[in-house]
Amino acid sequence: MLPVMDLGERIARRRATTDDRFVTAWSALSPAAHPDDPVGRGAVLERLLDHLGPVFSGHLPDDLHVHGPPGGGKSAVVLALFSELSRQLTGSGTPIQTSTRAASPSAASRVSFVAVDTRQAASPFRLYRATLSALREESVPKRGVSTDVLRTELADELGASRKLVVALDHLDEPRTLSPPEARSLFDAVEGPVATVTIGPERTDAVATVPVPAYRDAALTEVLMARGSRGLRGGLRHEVAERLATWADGDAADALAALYGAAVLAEDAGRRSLTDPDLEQGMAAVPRDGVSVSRVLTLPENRLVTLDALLSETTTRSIDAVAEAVAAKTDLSAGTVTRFLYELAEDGVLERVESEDEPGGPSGVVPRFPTLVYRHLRA
DNA sequence: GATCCACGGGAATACACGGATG
DNA sequence: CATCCGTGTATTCCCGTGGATC
Repeated sequence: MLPVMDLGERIARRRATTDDRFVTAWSALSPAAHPDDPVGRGAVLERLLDHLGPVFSGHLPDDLHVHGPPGGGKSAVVLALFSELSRQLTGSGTPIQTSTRAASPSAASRVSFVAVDTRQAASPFRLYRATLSALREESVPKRGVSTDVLRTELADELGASRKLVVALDHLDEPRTLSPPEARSLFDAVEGPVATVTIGPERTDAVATVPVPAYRDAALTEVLMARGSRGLRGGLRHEVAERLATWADGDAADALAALYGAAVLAEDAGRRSLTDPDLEQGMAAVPRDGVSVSRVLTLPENRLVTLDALLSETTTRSIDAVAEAVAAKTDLSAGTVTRFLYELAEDGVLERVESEDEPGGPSGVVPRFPTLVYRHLRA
């Protein structure tokens, strides 16, 4: 699935250099993709570096918790930092060029940086496996080995000569671990491990770094940067401002609206974003909804269910969708019904009272950016 | 044989409604 | 009029099974 999308992207990019398409790089606009160098989060970066200071002399930092509202760039800044630290400290020993910090790569090269998306690793087994896979060249078994064995193998991998700082992203979502649960799983590993947990809520259990929502001006800059990489001719400043204001500091929402507007413009063969494009792009992003990236990590059968829901424009009752999906797949209507209730419970869908039949089965509507979802699923 | 977990069915529970009862 | 069933359906929850891997 992923390689195919990647291939499509490459082809699109190649065509864009010969054609003169409006959208030159969908990935630059995607709310589900994080750029290598996050814009406008310099202060947060400094605080993270302050806390992680000990790694520059080969020591482990204390556990850390990074928290803030959705779309504030928590994941983006931590992932970018980890990938750079990993490159510099565990790689070929390139000295660190930071004005305020002295580097000693030889000692620090013993610290490994690993980031795990806990959406894909929501059980202890998966969490240990994902971490171990990142540390080791050879593949780690998916089955046939117990969680305990994996934990001791992880401890064996570490030890006096190797320390680990692990970032745990997307905690405290429906069906992911909580920060305390995640920390205790790594406390149980007999080896030098420090965690950097990422979640929406603050805590006083460990040191914290807050990531506040973007201010309008900063978010405008983010959008301008993305627009200039993704759109022919870039983005007009007033458009970026408008999106930023509308999104109220949530970069995921703003990018989803921009992406949706670009889909409409591109489909209509336009070379720029019109007002209606923007209006509809924003309208397709429910406020306080769920991000596309979260939706896209759901199991395939749930995605098939959502596809069917989106193609049912006339009737959106739970029963109608269940019937439609059951007909197209080998799932039973009862099972699909259960999926729909689950998705509503997790905030991916919103249950609405059906007008014609009060007290009957609920209707259900998406609570995620539908234009972006469709485009990324297609 | 051991292990994890996705899957799916279906049991268990909550709820709404309508009618009966005090 | 208020309250209490009884019934059927909407909704939630649980657990056994089987596939895949080691």
